[in-house]
Amino acid sequence: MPVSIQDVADHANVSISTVSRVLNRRNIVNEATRKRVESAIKELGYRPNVFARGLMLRRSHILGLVLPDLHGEFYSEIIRGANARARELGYRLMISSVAADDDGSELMATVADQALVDGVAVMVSEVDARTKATLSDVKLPLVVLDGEVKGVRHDSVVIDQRMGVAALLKHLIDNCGAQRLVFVGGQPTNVDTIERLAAFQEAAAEGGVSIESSDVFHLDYRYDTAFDLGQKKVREWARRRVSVFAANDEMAAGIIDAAIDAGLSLPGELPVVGFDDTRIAAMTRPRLTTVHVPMSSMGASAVELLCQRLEDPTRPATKITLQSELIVRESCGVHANPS
Amino acid sequence: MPVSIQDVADHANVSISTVSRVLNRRNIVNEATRKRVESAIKELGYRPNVFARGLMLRRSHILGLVLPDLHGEFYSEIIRGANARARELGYRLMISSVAADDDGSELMATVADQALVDGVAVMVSEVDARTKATLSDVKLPLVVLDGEVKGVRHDSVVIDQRMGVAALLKHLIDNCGAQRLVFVGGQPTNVDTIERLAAFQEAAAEGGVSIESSDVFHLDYRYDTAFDLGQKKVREWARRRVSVFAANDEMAAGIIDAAIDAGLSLPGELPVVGFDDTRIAAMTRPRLTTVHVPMSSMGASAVELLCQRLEDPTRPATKITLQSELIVRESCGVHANPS
DNA sequence: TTGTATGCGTTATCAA
DNA sequence: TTGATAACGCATACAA
Repeated sequence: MPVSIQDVADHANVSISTVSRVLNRRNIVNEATRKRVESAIKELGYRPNVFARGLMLRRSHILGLVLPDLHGEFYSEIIRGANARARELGYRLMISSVAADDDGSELMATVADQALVDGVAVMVSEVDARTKATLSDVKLPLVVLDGEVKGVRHDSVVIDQRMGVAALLKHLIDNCGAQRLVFVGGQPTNVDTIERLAAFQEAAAEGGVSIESSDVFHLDYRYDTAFDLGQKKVREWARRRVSVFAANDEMAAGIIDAAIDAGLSLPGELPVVGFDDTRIAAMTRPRLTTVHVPMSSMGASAVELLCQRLEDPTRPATKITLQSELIVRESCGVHANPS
Repeated sequence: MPVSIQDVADHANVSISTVSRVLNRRNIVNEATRKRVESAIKELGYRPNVFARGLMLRRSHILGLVLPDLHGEFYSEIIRGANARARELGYRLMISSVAADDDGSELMATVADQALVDGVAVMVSEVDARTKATLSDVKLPLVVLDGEVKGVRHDSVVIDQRMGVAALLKHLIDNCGAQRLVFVGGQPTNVDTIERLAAFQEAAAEGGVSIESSDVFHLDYRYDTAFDLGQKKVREWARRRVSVFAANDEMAAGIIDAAIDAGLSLPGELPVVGFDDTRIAAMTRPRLTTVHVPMSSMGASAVELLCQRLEDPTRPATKITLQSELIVRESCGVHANPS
């Protein structure tokens, strides 16, 4: 049933080498025979066997993308961006997600099992010893998304969260007059949380605002838990005139809704800002002031790095830094664009 | 660099066939030699070459998943469900998304190119002649997600939207006293819109409510456009005491926000219900009454169908119907669960 | 129970 | 410009 290169050769009265040449290095074959071969190919509906070809070329033109079990939009946007760029570059994407609370073995299995991909992009949400061990075992071109694993050779694409956080806090402090700040993030081991919290504390200090450790909360990036926290805290926060920095939009939305349910007037009584600039940011009332993170670009850049490394395996490790950007809406209390 | 079956054989002082047997039909090989081979495998870190194996077995254990460029959560949930089930069954997933406004050629390219997958699941958002032509060209096991393409042999997984819509309208009419209804959907060619609109009209008729054609709106499933429409219409709708049925949660959220911005009191002055039960449904105020669609189950079921067909290529075309379920929250005006 | 030999569909090398 | 032939790494029929 499957038509092979031999069938095409027979049909065009040439040898398989000629067919192969038509397929790959079309220039060095006679015009007339090339046409004959081409029409034979079309007539028979021939498609080269991927396995045989992969066996020879040691290239599958497939890239692996391993993501943690992420909150919605982040996940799909990264895939979307990676997918689009991969196709442009002639590659395909194989995707696996691994549970966030993975003990490392799942990551291991996923990555190790990728015997057929030409390279793999991995997004890590927690960098522990096990992750590191797994990743250092990877023999293929490796791109780490949104993080770096010291001691492991890999390219990486990271977000410059510091800039975004700094711009956000500067706006909050300088333009909105924030005096006290609350941080609501993910678990302390989460790489994004670590970075955003560090940037947050640094920027707060720079703005002359000190953060009490009791004003740092570690949740799980979800609306519900943030809503629950909000129900307990918003009145106190409003009384103390704090501004809330949530490490993603969904938690910011949860806090906003809790505040509104509690009868607070927003943003006046409780400024709340988010992070990521997902679609949710435009759906809250007041709309979220947040930091835009170029999610689909992350996916696209990862694919690009992988492809570049495939073309030149010897080049030095490369890091692409993507900028994040302050988006001022209403939830911070001041619409005006910061200068 | 890459270690082959021959290396393992040498290392264990056996022939490659013995190694192969250990790998595949472990039972027919001597206990002692098996152990020797296994330790050689581990020691050398041997992994079978996927291409060579695929060349022999004509199986890649890779499944293709082709999705339209969907609104966020739907997309990621389907992938998540498919991915999880695929792994359980020993398969991997290759994902491509094709633009919703595709002229068919992109779909064609994606599917035709899938020479290396064992089967492919395709979600179609529009069924036109071109799509049909493309799909009927597919030689591999094919599962159509959320639709059926007549004249093409394929398995399918569909959502019983009729039941959900019927339950929703019954609740709206019987329990909430809806007298007039407005439908806000996607484009008239969209398969979901077609089905949801048909079910909507049918259920409305059954409940004794007639729908004027000027009360049927075709948007694009997005928050923004629904918000824009809402800005123009909510006052009129409130005046006429209509209830709004939006074909997804995001549009429902847009209309709700427009209504609230217009100073309406919800759900009292304008009941609005959604569809899908995405996370957004719990984030609106009032919270959305909606119909739950089992998104991740769709992905999982598609994978299952594909695997079953691979095991038994001759079995008759199978359709899995997933139930949708009414979720009553606040936006319809009546909290009570329908009996 | 194990080993030998063949073929899977390509690309690459070399000769014609 | 073309064709014969040897890999590529594996599974398997057949021989031992």
